[in-house]
Formats: sequence, structure tokens, C-alpha cells
Amino acid sequence: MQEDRRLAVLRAIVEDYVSTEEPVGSKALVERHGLGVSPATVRNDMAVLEEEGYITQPHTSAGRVPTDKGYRMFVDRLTTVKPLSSAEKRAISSFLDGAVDLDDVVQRSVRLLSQLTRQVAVVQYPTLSSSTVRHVELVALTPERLLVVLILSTGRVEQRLVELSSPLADDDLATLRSRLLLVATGQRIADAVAGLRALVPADDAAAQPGAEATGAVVEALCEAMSDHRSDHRVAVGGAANLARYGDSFDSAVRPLLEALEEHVVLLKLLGEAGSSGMVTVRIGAEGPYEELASTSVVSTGYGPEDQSLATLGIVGPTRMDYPGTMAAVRAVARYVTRILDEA
Amino acid sequence: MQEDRRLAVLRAIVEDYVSTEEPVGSKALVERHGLGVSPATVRNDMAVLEEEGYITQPHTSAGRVPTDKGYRMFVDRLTTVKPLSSAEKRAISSFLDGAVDLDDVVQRSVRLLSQLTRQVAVVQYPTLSSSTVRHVELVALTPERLLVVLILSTGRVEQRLVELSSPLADDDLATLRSRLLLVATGQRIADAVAGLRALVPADDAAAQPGAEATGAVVEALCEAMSDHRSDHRVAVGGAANLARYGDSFDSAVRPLLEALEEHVVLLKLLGEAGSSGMVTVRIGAEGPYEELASTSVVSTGYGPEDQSLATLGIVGPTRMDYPGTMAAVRAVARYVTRILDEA
DNA sequence: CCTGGCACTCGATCTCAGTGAGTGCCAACT
DNA sequence: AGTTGGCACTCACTGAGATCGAGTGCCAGG
Repeated sequence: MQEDRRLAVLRAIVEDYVSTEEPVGSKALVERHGLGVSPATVRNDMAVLEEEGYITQPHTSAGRVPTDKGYRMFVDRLTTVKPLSSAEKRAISSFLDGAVDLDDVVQRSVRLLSQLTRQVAVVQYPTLSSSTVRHVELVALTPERLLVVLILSTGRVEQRLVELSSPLADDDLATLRSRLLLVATGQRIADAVAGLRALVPADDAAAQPGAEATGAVVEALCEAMSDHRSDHRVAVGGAANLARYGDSFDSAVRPLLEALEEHVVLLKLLGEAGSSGMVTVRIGAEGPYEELASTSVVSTGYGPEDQSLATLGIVGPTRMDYPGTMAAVRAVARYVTRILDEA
Repeated sequence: MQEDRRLAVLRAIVEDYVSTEEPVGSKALVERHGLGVSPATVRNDMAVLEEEGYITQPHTSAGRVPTDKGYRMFVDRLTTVKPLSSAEKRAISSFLDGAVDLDDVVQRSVRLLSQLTRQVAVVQYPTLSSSTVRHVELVALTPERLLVVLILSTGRVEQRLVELSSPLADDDLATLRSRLLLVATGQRIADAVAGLRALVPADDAAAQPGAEATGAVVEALCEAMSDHRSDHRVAVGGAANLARYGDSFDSAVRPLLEALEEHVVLLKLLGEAGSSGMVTVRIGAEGPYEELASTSVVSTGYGPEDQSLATLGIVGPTRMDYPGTMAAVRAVARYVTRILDEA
């Protein structure tokens, strides 16, 4: 079946181009891979593949290079899951097992991922929105200053200082605390916010004691829960790998470096996490930013069970080792998920 | 006085080289600057300057380029303080005034600094060690889980969870809390650590109730105070400016990118903050890392009065606009200091 | 001590032919 | 129909001059 062989040729082209970084010609192809046909036949196949838009030649009389469409075909239909080497597995374990808290897990993950893939790694901190409230605490630093502490099921602790215009009696504080606990504990973020807002008395009733405190504390809590900084926090690592881009510098690295500092952009780039097991690959111009047309993103969701808490992945040139990268991303995501489950 | 003119020539060479990025010759020099002498004279001066090691030529029959020593002379004796434009001052105000908390101040500063200087900016989070303890709080989440909260004079809040093997009575908790407050409140970090450690009963006396809790809590507090992550945290911004390096890529940018992710390295690079008003310039090979021989660091301490809390600065190529950069660094440090004072 | 003049150096740029990897096409073979 | 060997063609890349010119060092005269 010549159709099968054409795909084999495409796969071979992608693999060779990724490893050599040079346009690949028909002769080198038959030599390096065990296709049992002559260069001329391969040339015919390549002509067809080019016709169909999977490969192109930078200039006449040069080898072929995969297009975005070619890479897409490659990752969709031509890759087989490449298991990690045991050395890599060991590296993952030893790297992540020492983590002491959530931040540490994320930071280690980003480091690990960038080293495994030799690309720029991006790990989103677990999102608050799908976690639940474990505990709420009020501490009166002075009668007019309250420390509001919010502890979430992810282990994240947020705190806010609230200043009151008038002192709050200990009794009122205790009442408020118990009401908060009753409403919020165990709830998911969204529900907790709704419940807390309902606690705030309507303006008319504002005369009752502690009304100001209730409003301010609820406000602080809600703000902490939907805090954008927490939702949007990401860790980035391995930027030094950008130095390997060598050619195409201003065109590729500069916009990428800029994107790496814009966490909002980064998150958009990582995209919505597919279901936890799926690794998403976005190739070149498929992404949302024109400037990053020559970069690909390999990402996946991670976190307990089906409710993936956050996203992690890597950003690299379209010319990358997709099978290896996908395997690494998947493995790290799984391992991180397991660690979060245990904690 | 020909000595004076030689220095003027050096200054002119530095200025021209910084702006054009090309070796500067005698003819261009007399044309662009108002030195009232002929190119031949300038050539003689340049010969002397080269003899003395202030400048060098990349190859025969090319213009001259400043050496590290030349830049050093330039920043030490040839720069006049360049006041910021009012536009820049306005930019600083509007950029920093909206900050809501300490983290925000640091993040805004780093952004601002990188934009002002068009270099990579580095801002150290204020160090704990010279701040004082404002408050300590214990919250019993359950009888066996304590949340330890530490609030410092810088506004930083650290919290730790402590797990106990046996429940702690409310009375013991209250006693412990008041003892902690008595010992720590208002103390500088170092003193507080010493005082707290003294609270821990010797092993022999460990039988008394709450001994385990005291030990664990004190341990957690001390750990939080001397937490390396807090001491070593830095914010980095403007890495996209590295793309302007263009030439000399692998040699200069790669090690720098690596350094930017090693916060410990970065801090060493920033160096001990000189007294708050002084801007420190470290040129090329003067720094502690060989790989960064072609980069300079402009840094200064910031923070209230003489006890500078932390360091901020920029990292860039030795070929940079020192006067402008120094002015920007100084201005940002002053402004940040003022904001921290107000808070 | 400054200046104009002058010979010299040498990196940068251009041209140009040679090379070779790679292609497309065609006729012959299975 | 699909595969193969042959063959002419294209064109980026390379290296060898040749040329250019910015910049220098030196020297003799002001």
C-alpha cells in the first residue's frame, strides 16, 4: 500500500529533521531508515506529500522540511507512546519526592520538566476555583485589626489584614467566626463565596453591631478566594534552553521571552487543560499568537482525578522531539498528581 | 592640559561606543564631539590611553573600544549625575503608586526598572533579618494541628502548620501563646530567635505538659524567620531585553539566562548592598563569575534609612549607558524606599 | 605640543567559478 | 500501476582573489 509508505516517509522526514536540524533529502532518507525502496520512489512520495501540504522545501534543490500540517499529522497518527527510560523515571522520583510543600512541588516540577525536555517549562499553580475551603480563621491583632486566614484543600494558605474603623468586641468576633465557619467550611470556592456574600446584612440593617466587620471580612475572604494572582500564578523554568535556538533569533526568542513574563499570556498559551490524561499539542500557527508561529506548546492538565487543578507543559520550537516531550510531560503530570493526592 | 583632554577623549569614546555599538575612530570622534583638536592629536591621545589599558582595538585598523578598566574610569570619574526626565519621574510615580502590598511593590519595581533601563532588572524581596517581629499568633485548627502565624514589621506574613502527636489543651495553648508574645514581639529577628530557643525546655524536663508543642512551635517560628526562601527570593524582569544582545549570543546570554534562574547566584551577583544612597557598579570581570565577564551589574540597597533591607539593580552588557542606568536605579530605589516607609 | 600628510594594515564586501546535494522527469522494467 | 535507474538541471554554499576604505602609526613642519 503506497499510502502507508508515504506516511512512513513523512515520519522519517520528521524524525530526521528534528534530530539533524537540516532539510532532509531522498537519498539520506533511504539510507538512514530501512525503507526498502529506492530514492526515486521516495522522491515521488515526497512530491505527493508536498502537494498535500505536509512538507515543503526551503528552496529548490534542497531537502524537505515538515510544515505545521506535517507535524500535526505526525503527532496525531504517527507517534507511538515512547515509554520513559528507567533513568528518567528515577530522575522524576528523586526530584519530586523531596518536596516539602505546594510551592516546592511546583518549583521542582518546572525544573524537572525543563531538564527532561530541554525546553522552557511552564507550570501553573493549582487553581483555587475547584478546591474547597478547609478552614477559616480570624485573629484579632488589635481590637481594630483583624487577620483573616483562609486555608484551602490544596494546602494553600491565604491571609489578609482587615482594618476596622471601630473596635470589635471579643464576643462579636467569636460569633462572626462561627458563622463564617458554618457557611464556608467544606464548600467549594464558588459556593463559599455565594454563602459568604449572603451573610452581609443589607444596608438598611447596617446598624447592628459587627456589621462593618462582617462586611469587611467577607470582602477580604471573597477577594482572597477569587484572587487573580493565585489563579494566574505560574512558574517558568529552563529559559536558558532558548539559547539553543541559535538561528531565527529575534523572530522567535524575543516574543517568547516577552510571553514568559506575561503570565496571563502564558496561561492562554498553555490553553484549557484537556482532561487529565490527555496531552495537548499545539503546533506553530495553531496557537493564539502570531509572534509565536514557530513555537509549539505541549501541555496537559494535572491534579486529582478528573477535576484537573491546573495545567503544565513546555514551550519549544515547532521542530522538537514530540514523542519524547509528550512522554515527559505526561509522566511529570502523573507524578505530580500522585504527590498532590498523597498530601 | 593634555591630561584633561585625554580623559575627555576617553569619555567621548565610551559615549560613542555605547550609542553606536561600533568601534570608534579618531575622525568620527572629533566630528561628533566638540573637541577642538585634529584627528591626529586624538590619535596620539588614544595611543596613550591604549598604552594605559583603558581602550583597545579589536584588530589593527579598526576603531577603539573601551576596556573594563576604561569603563571603570568612566563611571568613577567621568560621569555626572544625569537627572531623570520629568517624564521618567512621572512614570515612576504612576507605576509604583498603585501598589497594594509588598509583593506588588517588588513586582512593579522590577517591571519599572527593566523598562526604564531596557535591561534585565533584579529586585530582592526585603530581607527578614533586619526587620522586627510585629506579632505571633497560634490557631488551633484541631487539638493536634496548630497554625503558627508570624507577622513582621515589613508587612510580610509567614505561616506554618504544626502537627502534634498529642492534643494540646486550650489552657496550655494560651500559656504558650502569651509566652511567645512576651519573648518575641518587637524584637529583631536575631534576638527573637535567641529568645525563642531559650523557651524550649531541656530534654530532661520534657515531661511537662505542652513541651512537645513548645518545641515544635518554636522550631516552626525559627525556621520561618530564617527561612532561606524568604531571604533569597528575588524578582526578575525584562529578560526580553536580552534579545537585543544580537551578537555574542551563546557566550553572553546563555550563562546569564542560567544565572537568572539561580536566585542564589543572582543575589551574589547583586552583591552586598552598599549603604542605601550609593549605587554600586560592577564591570565585567570584576564580578564573581567568569561566564559573565561581559556583563555589568548596577545595584543599590533600598529600604528605610541606613538599614537597607534589600538590594535591587540591573544586569546588562558592559557596553551600557552607565549614567542613565545609575540614575534610574537610584531613583527607583529611593522611590521604593519612600513607599515602604509610608506603609 | 599640535597638525597635515602619507604609507600601510586589514576587516568587510563583492564577484565568480566550482562543487555537490537534491530535484523532476522520463523511459524501461516488473 | 507502481517502481526504478538514468540524466539533465537548479541553486545554495564555499573559497579564492580583487577591491575598498576606515582607521592607524609615524614623521616632519608649524
